[in-house]
Amino acid sequence: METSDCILIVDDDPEIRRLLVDYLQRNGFTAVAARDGREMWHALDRHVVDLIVLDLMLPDSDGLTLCRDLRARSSLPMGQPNIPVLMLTARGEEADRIVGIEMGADDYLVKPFNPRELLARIKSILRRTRALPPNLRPETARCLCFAGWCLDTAARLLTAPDGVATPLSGGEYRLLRILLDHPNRVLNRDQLTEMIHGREAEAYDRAIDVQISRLRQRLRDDSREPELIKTVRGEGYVLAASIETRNSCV
Amino acid sequence: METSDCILIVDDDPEIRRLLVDYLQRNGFTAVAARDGREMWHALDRHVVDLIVLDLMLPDSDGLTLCRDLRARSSLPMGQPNIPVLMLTARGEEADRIVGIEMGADDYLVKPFNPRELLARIKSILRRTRALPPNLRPETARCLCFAGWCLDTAARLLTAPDGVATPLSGGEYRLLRILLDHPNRVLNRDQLTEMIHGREAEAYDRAIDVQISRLRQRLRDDSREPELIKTVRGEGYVLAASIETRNSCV
DNA sequence: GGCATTGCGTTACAGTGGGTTACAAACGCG
DNA sequence: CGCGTTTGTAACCCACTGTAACGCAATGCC
Repeated sequence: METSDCILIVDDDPEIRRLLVDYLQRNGFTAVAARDGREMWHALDRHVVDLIVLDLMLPDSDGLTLCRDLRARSSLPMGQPNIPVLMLTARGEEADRIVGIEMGADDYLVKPFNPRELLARIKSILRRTRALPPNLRPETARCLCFAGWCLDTAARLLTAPDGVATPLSGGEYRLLRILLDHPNRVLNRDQLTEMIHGREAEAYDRAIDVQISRLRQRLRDDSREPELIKTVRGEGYVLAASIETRNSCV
Repeated sequence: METSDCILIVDDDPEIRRLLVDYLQRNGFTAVAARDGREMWHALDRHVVDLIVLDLMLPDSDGLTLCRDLRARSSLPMGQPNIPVLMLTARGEEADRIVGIEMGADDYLVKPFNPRELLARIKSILRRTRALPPNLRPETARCLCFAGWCLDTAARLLTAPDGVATPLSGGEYRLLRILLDHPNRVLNRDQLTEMIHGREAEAYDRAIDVQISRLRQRLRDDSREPELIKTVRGEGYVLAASIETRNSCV
């Protein structure tokens, strides 16, 4: 079962909030609304948001500042995910559009707008964002699903495509977690030991290789599909899969 | 050594081409220009393009079609991912904008525009694309078929005309992939080593010859047809075949 | 044609890197 | 303390790839 993308609407106009939430829900999205910056942060704490539609003019602070703060936080390692932002505004001057995009918004739409265009732009942004690392917040117990497998981050259980769940050791869990947080990116041994143990890798340090081997055994399906964890000779390892986050395992 | 992003401008107006190439180069980009669709494909054959600025109205075919074709066959050098497209047009009607974005364009700008806004949008798109997995697109499992053979680019399996599939080593795969991406074109050793290893070929460097030999053994059919990979004495190698892309092997 | 030169195909070989296993040390827990 | 679990080290083996060497084919020169 596919969970729908969650869009957070941040606008002080109740009419627009209602309209957009309604329209997005009718088009298969999950929609959440917030009135101002404070409510936005609150909503981000409680929902796994895939995209933010952000009004430029807000009661407590303006959208540009919020957008910049979002970007600033997402640069932290274990912080919020890099949530795409679609800026929404009544002002149509060119200067604003440029500032908006330079400030980190991913797109810009001027009121009044056609909801269909908003939808098209949201889809366009999500299409690109889909494969981004999920970088989840540690306090939210969620499941990371990939290629039929599912990692329960709270219970540290790995569920196979056939539904059998096995517990992971601490090292296995940390390694898999790192790989899932950087899907489709080649991570070398130094990076991996650094991220897992917080120490430098020594010369001829092959601890990671062994951990990878053990993790691969856990991820071994009976079908002879290619390994999920691929080796890039002389470089490191990649987890080749698209990740999907859910609130519960299948 | 940081190489700058390469932007390909596709527009039939020489004035705009000159202006944009100039402006982008002054802002740290590499810029290439093409007059129409034919030149665009040609340019894509020779440059590693990071983003395309595409005019909607072109002499030989319209931008929407090109955009769709780009999405359909992203069989560009070494599995280049979907190249982001910024659509450019004189028409400003809303319907066009929606169609453009739904057709796969990543953004849309209406002439006349401020070059600074174009720059901001280009940077915005690239920022987003940068975060995407650069090496692999896990979701697109495609097959390159030629002369009865079929290369599964996801599994790196080479299927013979009789249906027998064999795995390729990394080097063999990369080499074959390069040849398939430039069919019927003579590639010399320097180009091949550059494309495969990203390094300069040394004097008396015959690594490529050996790789070609190994690849030929894999491509050896029992029938005594002429080699698929032909040698051009003093020049290099060509793969003489017409390529067909499919979503699954035969 | 005869011969030298050059370019290429092929094979053998060795260096390197990675997968895997065994074992021992470290850890955790009652 | 005793036991099971986890994890790092070492060892062995195999896959991959570049180098070198040999031989053949094509080319050029006389």
